[in-house]
Amino acid sequence: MALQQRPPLAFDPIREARRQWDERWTGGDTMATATALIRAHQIVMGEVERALEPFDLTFARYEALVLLCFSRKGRLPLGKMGTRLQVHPTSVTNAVDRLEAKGLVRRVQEPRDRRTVLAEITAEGRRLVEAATAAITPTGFGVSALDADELATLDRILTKLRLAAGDWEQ
Amino acid sequence: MALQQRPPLAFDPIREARRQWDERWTGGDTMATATALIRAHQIVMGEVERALEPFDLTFARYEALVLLCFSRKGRLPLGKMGTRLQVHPTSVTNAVDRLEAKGLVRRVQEPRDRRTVLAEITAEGRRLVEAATAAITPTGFGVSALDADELATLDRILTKLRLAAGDWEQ
DNA sequence: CCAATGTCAGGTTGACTGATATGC
DNA sequence: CGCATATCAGTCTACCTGACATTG
Repeated sequence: MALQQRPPLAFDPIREARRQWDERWTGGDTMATATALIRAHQIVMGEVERALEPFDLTFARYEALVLLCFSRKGRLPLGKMGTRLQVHPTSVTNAVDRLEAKGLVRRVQEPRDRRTVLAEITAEGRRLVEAATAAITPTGFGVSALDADELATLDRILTKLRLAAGDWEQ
Repeated sequence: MALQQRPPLAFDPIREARRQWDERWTGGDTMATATALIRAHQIVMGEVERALEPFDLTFARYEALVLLCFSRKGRLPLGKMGTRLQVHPTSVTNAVDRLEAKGLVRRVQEPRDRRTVLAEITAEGRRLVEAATAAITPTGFGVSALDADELATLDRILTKLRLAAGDWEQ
Protein backbone atom coordinates (compact mmCIF):
# COMPACT_ATOMS: atom_id res chain seq x y z
CA MET A 1 0.00 0.00 0.00
CA ALA A 2 1.21 3.46 -0.96
CA LEU A 3 4.78 2.69 -1.81
CA GLN A 4 5.25 5.26 -4.51
CA GLN A 5 6.74 8.71 -4.17
CA ARG A 6 4.90 11.50 -5.95
CA PRO A 7 6.05 14.94 -7.08
CA PRO A 8 6.09 17.57 -4.32
CA LEU A 9 3.89 20.64 -4.38
CA ALA A 10 4.77 24.26 -3.76
CA PHE A 11 2.44 24.47 -0.74
CA ASP A 12 0.75 22.34 1.92
CA PRO A 13 -2.28 20.86 0.14
CA ILE A 14 -4.19 20.25 3.36
CA ARG A 15 -3.69 23.77 4.61
CA GLU A 16 -4.98 25.03 1.27
CA ALA A 17 -7.96 22.65 1.40
CA ARG A 18 -8.81 23.88 4.88
CA ARG A 19 -8.71 27.51 3.77
CA GLN A 20 -11.25 26.79 1.08
CA TRP A 21 -13.30 24.56 3.36
CA ASP A 22 -13.60 27.30 5.98
CA GLU A 23 -14.97 29.67 3.35
CA ARG A 24 -17.94 27.38 2.76
CA TRP A 25 -18.50 24.95 5.59
CA THR A 26 -17.88 24.25 9.28
CA GLY A 27 -15.57 21.73 10.91
CA GLY A 28 -12.46 22.72 9.01
CA ASP A 29 -10.37 21.90 12.07
CA THR A 30 -11.54 18.28 12.24
CA MET A 31 -11.42 17.91 8.46
CA ALA A 32 -7.83 19.13 8.25
CA THR A 33 -6.64 16.98 11.15
CA ALA A 34 -8.37 13.87 9.84
CA THR A 35 -6.95 14.43 6.37
CA ALA A 36 -3.47 14.96 7.79
CA LEU A 37 -3.88 11.71 9.71
CA ILE A 38 -4.84 9.87 6.56
CA ARG A 39 -1.85 11.23 4.71
CA ALA A 40 0.48 10.47 7.64
CA HIS A 41 -0.81 6.91 7.58
CA GLN A 42 0.11 6.69 3.92
CA ILE A 43 3.63 7.89 4.72
CA VAL A 44 4.10 5.47 7.61
CA MET A 45 2.73 2.50 5.70
CA GLY A 46 4.88 3.32 2.71
CA GLU A 47 8.02 3.37 4.79
CA VAL A 48 7.17 0.19 6.67
CA GLU A 49 6.14 -1.81 3.63
CA ARG A 50 9.21 -0.69 1.74
CA ALA A 51 11.33 -2.05 4.59
CA LEU A 52 9.38 -5.32 4.64
CA GLU A 53 9.40 -5.87 0.89
CA PRO A 54 12.69 -7.85 0.80
CA PHE A 55 11.15 -10.32 3.26
CA ASP A 56 8.00 -10.76 1.19
CA LEU A 57 5.93 -9.61 4.16
CA THR A 58 3.11 -7.11 4.30
CA PHE A 59 2.64 -5.10 7.47
CA ALA A 60 -0.48 -7.08 8.34
CA ARG A 61 1.44 -10.35 8.16
CA TYR A 62 4.42 -8.93 10.00
CA GLU A 63 2.12 -7.75 12.79
CA ALA A 64 0.62 -11.21 13.05
CA LEU A 65 4.07 -12.78 13.28
CA VAL A 66 5.16 -10.34 15.97
CA LEU A 67 2.01 -11.02 17.96
CA LEU A 68 2.66 -14.76 17.90
CA CYS A 69 6.30 -14.13 18.75
CA PHE A 70 5.18 -12.19 21.85
CA SER A 71 2.75 -14.85 23.07
CA ARG A 72 3.88 -17.14 25.87
CA LYS A 73 3.78 -20.39 23.92
CA GLY A 74 4.27 -18.93 20.47
CA ARG A 75 0.68 -19.72 19.49
CA LEU A 76 -2.75 -18.11 19.67
CA PRO A 77 -6.30 -18.88 18.53
CA LEU A 78 -7.08 -17.14 15.25
CA GLY A 79 -10.04 -15.39 16.80
CA LYS A 80 -7.89 -13.92 19.52
CA MET A 81 -5.42 -12.70 16.92
CA GLY A 82 -8.22 -10.86 15.14
CA THR A 83 -9.29 -9.15 18.34
CA ARG A 84 -5.76 -8.13 19.26
CA LEU A 85 -4.88 -6.88 15.78
CA GLN A 86 -8.32 -5.30 15.28
CA VAL A 87 -8.88 -7.01 11.96
CA HIS A 88 -11.69 -9.02 10.39
CA PRO A 89 -11.82 -12.78 11.09
CA THR A 90 -11.50 -13.63 7.41
CA SER A 91 -8.45 -11.39 7.20
CA VAL A 92 -6.82 -13.46 9.92
CA THR A 93 -7.61 -16.67 8.05
CA ASN A 94 -6.12 -15.12 4.93
CA ALA A 95 -2.97 -13.88 6.67
CA VAL A 96 -2.38 -17.21 8.40
CA ASP A 97 -2.92 -19.02 5.08
CA ARG A 98 -0.13 -17.03 3.51
CA LEU A 99 2.21 -17.28 6.47
CA GLU A 100 1.60 -21.01 6.63
CA ALA A 101 2.32 -21.41 2.91
CA LYS A 102 5.72 -19.87 3.56
CA GLY A 103 6.39 -22.09 6.56
CA LEU A 104 6.40 -19.20 9.02
CA VAL A 105 3.49 -20.49 11.07
CA ARG A 106 1.59 -23.76 11.29
CA ARG A 107 -1.99 -24.49 12.27
CA VAL A 108 -2.42 -26.56 15.43
CA GLN A 109 -5.54 -28.03 16.99
CA GLU A 110 -6.60 -26.82 20.42
CA PRO A 111 -7.41 -30.05 22.29
CA ARG A 112 -9.69 -28.46 24.89
CA ASP A 113 -11.96 -26.82 22.32
CA ARG A 114 -11.90 -28.40 18.92
CA ARG A 115 -13.63 -25.45 17.32
CA THR A 116 -10.61 -23.22 17.75
CA VAL A 117 -7.54 -23.34 15.60
CA LEU A 118 -4.19 -22.12 16.87
CA ALA A 119 -1.56 -20.45 14.75
CA GLU A 120 1.91 -21.34 15.98
CA ILE A 121 5.05 -19.55 14.88
CA THR A 122 7.79 -21.80 13.54
CA ALA A 123 11.52 -21.52 14.11
CA GLU A 124 11.82 -20.02 10.64
CA GLY A 125 9.05 -17.60 11.50
CA ARG A 126 11.01 -16.44 14.52
CA ARG A 127 14.13 -15.99 12.45
CA LEU A 128 12.24 -13.93 9.88
CA VAL A 129 10.67 -11.71 12.55
CA GLU A 130 14.10 -10.94 13.92
CA ALA A 131 15.49 -10.12 10.49
CA ALA A 132 12.48 -8.03 9.45
CA THR A 133 12.49 -6.15 12.74
CA ALA A 134 16.17 -5.38 12.32
CA ALA A 135 15.31 -3.89 8.92
CA ILE A 136 12.31 -1.87 10.10
CA THR A 137 13.63 -0.42 13.33
CA PRO A 138 16.23 1.88 11.72
CA THR A 139 13.52 3.43 9.53
CA GLY A 140 11.80 4.72 12.66
CA PHE A 141 8.51 3.41 11.22
CA GLY A 142 8.15 6.55 9.15
CA VAL A 143 7.96 8.80 12.20
CA SER A 144 11.66 9.43 12.72
CA ALA A 145 11.28 13.11 11.82
CA LEU A 146 9.64 13.64 15.20
CA ASP A 147 11.59 14.19 18.41
CA ALA A 148 10.93 12.27 21.63
CA ASP A 149 8.58 14.93 22.90
CA GLU A 150 6.52 15.00 19.73
CA LEU A 151 6.37 11.22 19.64
CA ALA A 152 5.08 11.10 23.20
CA THR A 153 2.51 13.83 22.55
CA LEU A 154 1.33 12.20 19.35
CA ASP A 155 1.02 8.87 21.11
CA ARG A 156 -0.93 10.40 23.98
CA ILE A 157 -3.47 12.08 21.68
CA LEU A 158 -3.89 9.05 19.46
CA THR A 159 -4.35 6.87 22.54
CA LYS A 160 -7.18 9.14 23.67
CA LEU A 161 -8.72 8.82 20.24
CA ARG A 162 -8.47 5.03 20.29
CA LEU A 163 -9.92 4.84 23.78
CA ALA A 164 -12.84 7.05 22.77
CA ALA A 165 -13.45 4.74 19.81
CA GLY A 166 -13.87 1.86 22.26
CA ASP A 167 -10.73 -0.08 21.46
CA TRP A 168 -10.53 -1.24 25.05
CA GLU A 169 -12.37 -0.81 28.36
CA GLN A 170 -11.20 1.88 30.73
CA MET B 1 -12.30 0.00 4.31
CA ALA B 2 -12.49 -0.83 8.00
CA LEU B 3 -16.15 -0.21 8.58
CA GLN B 4 -16.78 -2.89 11.12
CA GLN B 5 -16.72 -2.60 14.88
CA ARG B 6 -14.90 -5.34 16.76
CA PRO B 7 -15.15 -6.49 20.37
CA PRO B 8 -13.22 -4.34 22.84
CA LEU B 9 -10.29 -5.63 24.87
CA ALA B 10 -9.60 -5.33 28.58
CA PHE B 11 -6.40 -3.35 27.95
CA ASP B 12 -4.67 -1.13 25.40
CA PRO B 13 -3.22 -3.60 22.87
CA ILE B 14 -0.57 -1.17 21.63
CA ARG B 15 0.66 -0.39 25.12
CA GLU B 16 0.96 -4.10 25.74
CA ALA B 17 2.76 -4.65 22.44
CA ARG B 18 5.21 -1.90 23.30
CA ARG B 19 5.94 -3.44 26.71
CA GLN B 20 6.89 -6.69 25.04
CA TRP B 21 8.75 -4.95 22.24
CA ASP B 22 10.92 -3.04 24.69
CA GLU B 23 11.94 -6.31 26.35
CA ARG B 24 13.48 -7.53 23.11
CA TRP B 25 14.18 -4.74 20.67
CA THR B 26 14.81 -1.01 20.33
CA GLY B 27 12.59 1.70 18.87
CA GLY B 28 9.50 0.86 20.92
CA ASP B 29 8.56 4.53 20.96
CA THR B 30 8.40 4.85 17.18
CA MET B 31 6.76 1.43 16.82
CA ALA B 32 4.01 2.29 19.30
CA THR B 33 3.34 5.71 17.79
CA ALA B 34 3.26 4.37 14.24
CA THR B 35 0.94 1.54 15.25
CA ALA B 36 -1.34 3.99 17.06
CA LEU B 37 -1.38 6.11 13.92
CA ILE B 38 -2.36 3.15 11.80
CA ARG B 39 -5.18 2.25 14.18
CA ALA B 40 -6.34 5.87 14.37
CA HIS B 41 -6.48 5.92 10.59
CA GLN B 42 -8.72 2.87 10.67
CA ILE B 43 -11.03 4.64 13.13
CA VAL B 44 -11.19 7.84 11.09
CA MET B 45 -11.74 6.05 7.79
CA GLY B 46 -14.44 3.88 9.32
CA GLU B 47 -16.34 6.89 10.58
CA VAL B 48 -15.99 8.83 7.33
CA GLU B 49 -16.91 5.95 5.04
CA ARG B 50 -19.89 5.08 7.22
CA ALA B 51 -21.13 8.65 6.78
CA LEU B 52 -20.55 8.54 3.02
CA GLU B 53 -22.15 5.14 2.47
CA PRO B 54 -25.69 6.48 1.86
CA PHE B 55 -24.29 8.60 -0.97
CA ASP B 56 -22.48 5.68 -2.59
CA LEU B 57 -19.21 7.57 -2.26
CA THR B 58 -15.86 6.36 -0.99
CA PHE B 59 -13.60 8.83 0.75
CA ALA B 60 -11.28 8.87 -2.25
CA ARG B 61 -14.12 9.87 -4.57
CA TYR B 62 -15.51 12.37 -2.09
CA GLU B 63 -12.09 14.00 -1.84
CA ALA B 64 -11.88 14.24 -5.61
CA LEU B 65 -15.31 15.87 -5.78
CA VAL B 66 -14.41 18.38 -3.06
CA LEU B 67 -11.20 19.25 -4.85
CA LEU B 68 -13.06 19.98 -8.08
CA CYS B 69 -15.65 21.92 -6.12
CA PHE B 70 -12.87 24.12 -4.71
CA SER B 71 -11.24 24.79 -8.05
CA ARG B 72 -11.96 28.11 -9.73
CA LYS B 73 -13.72 26.77 -12.80
CA GLY B 74 -14.92 23.50 -11.32
CA ARG B 75 -12.47 21.51 -13.41
CA LEU B 76 -8.89 20.25 -13.20
CA PRO B 77 -6.52 18.09 -15.25
CA LEU B 78 -6.47 14.51 -13.97
CA GLY B 79 -2.73 14.68 -13.41
CA LYS B 80 -3.08 17.73 -11.20
CA MET B 81 -5.77 15.98 -9.20
CA GLY B 82 -3.38 13.10 -8.55
CA THR B 83 -0.68 15.45 -7.33
CA ARG B 84 -3.01 17.35 -5.04
CA LEU B 85 -4.65 14.25 -3.59
CA GLN B 86 -1.32 12.37 -3.42
CA VAL B 87 -2.65 9.34 -5.24
CA HIS B 88 -1.52 7.26 -8.19
CA PRO B 89 -2.46 8.40 -11.73
CA THR B 90 -4.40 5.21 -12.40
CA SER B 91 -6.33 5.77 -9.17
CA VAL B 92 -7.43 9.13 -10.50
CA THR B 93 -8.55 7.57 -13.77
CA ASN B 94 -10.49 4.99 -11.82
CA ALA B 95 -12.13 7.51 -9.47
CA VAL B 96 -13.10 9.80 -12.35
CA ASP B 97 -14.49 6.80 -14.26
CA ARG B 98 -16.84 6.03 -11.40
CA LEU B 99 -17.81 9.62 -10.74
CA GLU B 100 -18.50 10.10 -14.43
CA ALA B 101 -20.65 6.95 -14.57
CA LYS B 102 -22.82 8.47 -11.86
CA GLY B 103 -23.04 11.83 -13.62
CA LEU B 104 -21.13 13.68 -10.90
CA VAL B 105 -18.29 14.77 -13.17
CA ARG B 106 -17.69 14.81 -16.89
CA ARG B 107 -14.50 14.59 -18.93
CA VAL B 108 -13.66 17.68 -20.96
CA GLN B 109 -10.90 18.29 -23.48
CA GLU B 110 -8.30 20.91 -22.72
CA PRO B 111 -8.02 22.86 -26.00
CA ARG B 112 -4.55 24.26 -25.32
CA ASP B 113 -2.97 20.87 -24.71
CA ARG B 114 -4.83 17.97 -26.20
CA ARG B 115 -2.92 15.45 -24.13
CA THR B 116 -4.59 16.55 -20.93
CA VAL B 117 -8.08 15.62 -19.89
CA LEU B 118 -10.06 17.76 -17.49
CA ALA B 119 -12.55 16.44 -14.98
CA GLU B 120 -15.39 18.92 -14.50
CA ILE B 121 -17.88 18.70 -11.66
CA THR B 122 -21.52 18.74 -12.75
CA ALA B 123 -24.42 20.49 -11.07
CA GLU B 124 -25.46 17.16 -9.62
CA GLY B 125 -21.92 16.63 -8.39
CA ARG B 126 -22.07 19.92 -6.55
CA ARG B 127 -25.40 19.00 -4.99
CA LEU B 128 -24.00 15.67 -3.82
CA VAL B 129 -20.89 17.28 -2.32
CA GLU B 130 -23.08 19.60 -0.30
CA ALA B 131 -25.28 16.78 0.93
CA ALA B 132 -22.37 14.47 1.73
CA THR B 133 -20.50 17.25 3.52
CA ALA B 134 -23.56 17.98 5.62
CA ALA B 135 -23.56 14.32 6.62
CA ILE B 136 -19.87 14.07 7.39
CA THR B 137 -19.28 17.30 9.26
CA PRO B 138 -21.34 16.35 12.35
CA THR B 139 -19.29 13.16 12.74
CA GLY B 140 -16.21 15.27 13.33
CA PHE B 141 -14.34 13.02 10.89
CA GLY B 142 -13.74 10.49 13.63
CA VAL B 143 -11.65 12.91 15.69
CA SER B 144 -14.44 14.56 17.67
CA ALA B 145 -13.17 13.05 20.91
CA LEU B 146 -10.31 15.54 20.84
CA ASP B 147 -10.60 19.11 22.11
CA ALA B 148 -9.48 22.14 20.12
CA ASP B 149 -6.07 22.12 21.74
CA GLU B 150 -5.45 18.47 20.98
CA LEU B 151 -6.66 18.90 17.42
CA ALA B 152 -4.25 21.77 16.87
CA THR B 153 -1.35 19.89 18.44
CA LEU B 154 -2.10 16.76 16.44
CA ASP B 155 -2.32 18.79 13.25
CA ARG B 156 0.97 20.55 14.00
CA ILE B 157 2.87 17.30 14.58
CA LEU B 158 1.37 15.56 11.55
CA THR B 159 2.18 18.58 9.42
CA LYS B 160 5.80 18.32 10.48
CA LEU B 161 5.73 14.65 9.56
CA ARG B 162 4.25 15.38 6.13
CA LEU B 163 6.72 18.12 5.45
CA ALA B 164 9.62 15.85 6.40
CA ALA B 165 8.27 13.26 3.99
CA GLY B 166 8.54 15.81 1.21
CA ASP B 167 4.86 16.46 0.58
CA TRP B 168 5.65 20.02 -0.39
CA GLU B 169 8.61 22.38 -0.65
CA GLN B 170 9.50 24.63 2.27
C1' DC C 1 13.77 11.91 -30.59
C1' DC C 2 12.39 12.55 -25.99
C1' DA C 3 9.04 13.90 -22.38
C1' DA C 4 4.40 14.31 -20.62
C1' DT C 5 -0.48 12.81 -20.25
C1' DG C 6 -3.87 9.67 -19.67
C1' DT C 7 -5.66 4.98 -20.40
C1' DC C 8 -5.70 0.02 -20.32
C1' DA C 9 -4.52 -4.76 -18.99
C1' DG C 10 -3.28 -7.55 -15.35
C1' DG C 11 -1.84 -8.59 -10.65
C1' DT C 12 -1.75 -7.87 -5.49
C1' DT C 13 -3.77 -6.69 -1.08
C1' DG C 14 -7.15 -6.29 2.58
C1' DA C 15 -11.91 -5.93 3.91
C1' DC C 16 -16.51 -7.11 3.62
C1' DT C 17 -20.95 -10.12 3.18
C1' DG C 18 -23.24 -14.34 3.45
C1' DA C 19 -23.21 -19.19 3.74
C1' DT C 20 -21.38 -23.29 5.77
C1' DA C 21 -19.31 -27.08 8.77
C1' DT C 22 -18.05 -28.11 13.18
C1' DG C 23 -18.19 -28.21 18.08
C1' DC C 24 -19.60 -26.28 22.76
C1' DC D 1 -31.50 -25.51 20.43
C1' DG D 2 -28.60 -21.28 20.29
C1' DC D 3 -23.98 -19.71 20.11
C1' DA D 4 -19.04 -19.61 18.92
C1' DT D 5 -15.20 -20.63 15.75
C1' DA D 6 -13.13 -20.81 11.54
C1' DT D 7 -13.45 -21.32 6.62
C1' DC D 8 -14.97 -20.58 1.89
C1' DA D 9 -16.91 -18.24 -2.16
C1' DG D 10 -17.56 -14.12 -4.17
C1' DT D 11 -17.30 -9.04 -4.36
C1' DC D 12 -15.24 -4.57 -3.81
C1' DT D 13 -11.68 -0.86 -3.29
C1' DA D 14 -7.33 0.92 -3.91
C1' DC D 15 -2.84 0.31 -5.27
C1' DC D 16 0.89 -1.00 -8.25
C1' DT D 17 3.58 -2.18 -12.77
C1' DG D 18 4.23 -2.13 -17.51
C1' DA D 19 2.69 -1.12 -21.95
C1' DC D 20 0.53 1.92 -25.07
C1' DA D 21 -1.36 5.91 -28.04
C1' DT D 22 -1.46 10.65 -28.36
C1' DT D 23 0.49 15.05 -28.20
C1' DG D 24 3.92 18.72 -27.22
